[in-house]
Amino acid sequence: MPADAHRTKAAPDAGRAGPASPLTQRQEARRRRILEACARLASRGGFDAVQMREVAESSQVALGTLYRYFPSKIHLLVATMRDQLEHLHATLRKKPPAGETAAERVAGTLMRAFRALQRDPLLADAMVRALTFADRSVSAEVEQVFRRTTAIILDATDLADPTPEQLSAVRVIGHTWHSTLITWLSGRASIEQVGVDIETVCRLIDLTAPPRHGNT
Amino acid sequence: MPADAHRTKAAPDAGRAGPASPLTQRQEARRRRILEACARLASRGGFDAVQMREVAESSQVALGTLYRYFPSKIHLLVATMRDQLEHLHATLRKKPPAGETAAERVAGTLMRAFRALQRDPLLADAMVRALTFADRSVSAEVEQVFRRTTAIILDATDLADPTPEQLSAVRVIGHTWHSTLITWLSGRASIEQVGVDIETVCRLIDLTAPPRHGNT
DNA sequence: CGACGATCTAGAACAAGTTTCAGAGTTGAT
DNA sequence: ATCAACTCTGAAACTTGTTCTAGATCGTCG
Repeated sequence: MPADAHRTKAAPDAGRAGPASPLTQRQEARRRRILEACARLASRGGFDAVQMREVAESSQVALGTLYRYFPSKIHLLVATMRDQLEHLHATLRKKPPAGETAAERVAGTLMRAFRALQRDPLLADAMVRALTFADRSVSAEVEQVFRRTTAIILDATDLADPTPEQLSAVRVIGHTWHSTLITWLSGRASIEQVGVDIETVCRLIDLTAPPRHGNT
Repeated sequence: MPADAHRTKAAPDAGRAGPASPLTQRQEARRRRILEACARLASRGGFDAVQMREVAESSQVALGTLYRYFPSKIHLLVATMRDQLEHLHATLRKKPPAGETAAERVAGTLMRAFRALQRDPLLADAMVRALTFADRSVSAEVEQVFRRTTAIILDATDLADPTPEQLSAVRVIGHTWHSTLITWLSGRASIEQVGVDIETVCRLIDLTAPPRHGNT
């Protein structure tokens, strides 16, 4: 066989918005069908119910094609999470949270997000499990999810130009959010406890950003 | 077949210290061999290298027996984590951290634990991935790991009688520790950033427990 | 010692994620 | 319209976690 016979072109998945590969309409449609099938299956049985053969059949795509778009089940679920988070972010933007302090606004936002996920616990479970199970080969995609989470929190703080300290606090809040979510999903904590912990961690943001008068 | 023909007796794994099943010496030895084999394999290739057939062979136990002791790979890795955490806790107890404030002591302890895990990143990766991937069927074992983590942090605070608020702060710190650990292990954050975030979250403990004079 | 029930072994079998491949279908450039 | 390159399909194969089975061993009680 010729040495460079199968120099693979950029995979269709490469960061959706990137200028990498334009993706024809049919490809875009396939991608969307796959993501929808994934979310649908996860909504029922959770992580285990997202079986690649099922996803392929359900989205009318061959198994090999599915793997071309998403190189693993984890990639697929993380991409689904990104997708859902984008919806969520858009929704949240429309009705920004009220609250005196940044802490209140952030806690309010996160609890709202939390309730949104509660409506579909199995889907949430599948996505979050995939997210934390992901290894280095998925870090680019995971990174995008975290960036989006951070953006949501940052939006809620309503801070124009966050300091490194504040960014650290935002990261910690994000960590806590994901962690409490997992804990709740595995039935090891009640919603009340999650609420308390979220409020606790959100105080951090006020620690470095006093309500509205002066700063360090 | 007789209705109660195979009423399984308590599995050998049931909470080690429990009075459930005494476990003969040979059984205790098997259990230990398995945990050691698991840690050894994880130390090399990480999560993927812990293959149940390999663990069985390496610990000179039949595959079926391995599954009798640990009903899944996840159970096995979580049990390994519990084991390692117990070692760590014992070590930490011997040299309690110095520091003016509780925050300093907790941050110091966690960073020490962090460095301990750094020495064996692949093992840490395998254990932590298993921990967060665990579903409800493992929650009892996962709970034990979290309790141990909480105990380590609580020890460092040196608080005699923590308030609910302080307990919440401790939980949040634990969440952050696990989360930053994962983030570091997947190469999405530097050690420096982890250090900063740990210090950030540890301030929470001082928020509810002022240095050493009076309280709310 | 001998019997009985539980445990352990060896190995086959099954399930789901992943890979591979030959051939059919699309696309884009000429 | 046609050719070459790329993509998609369908199906089989491979890997590794998990389950199952038949028989050997172990430990205890008589």
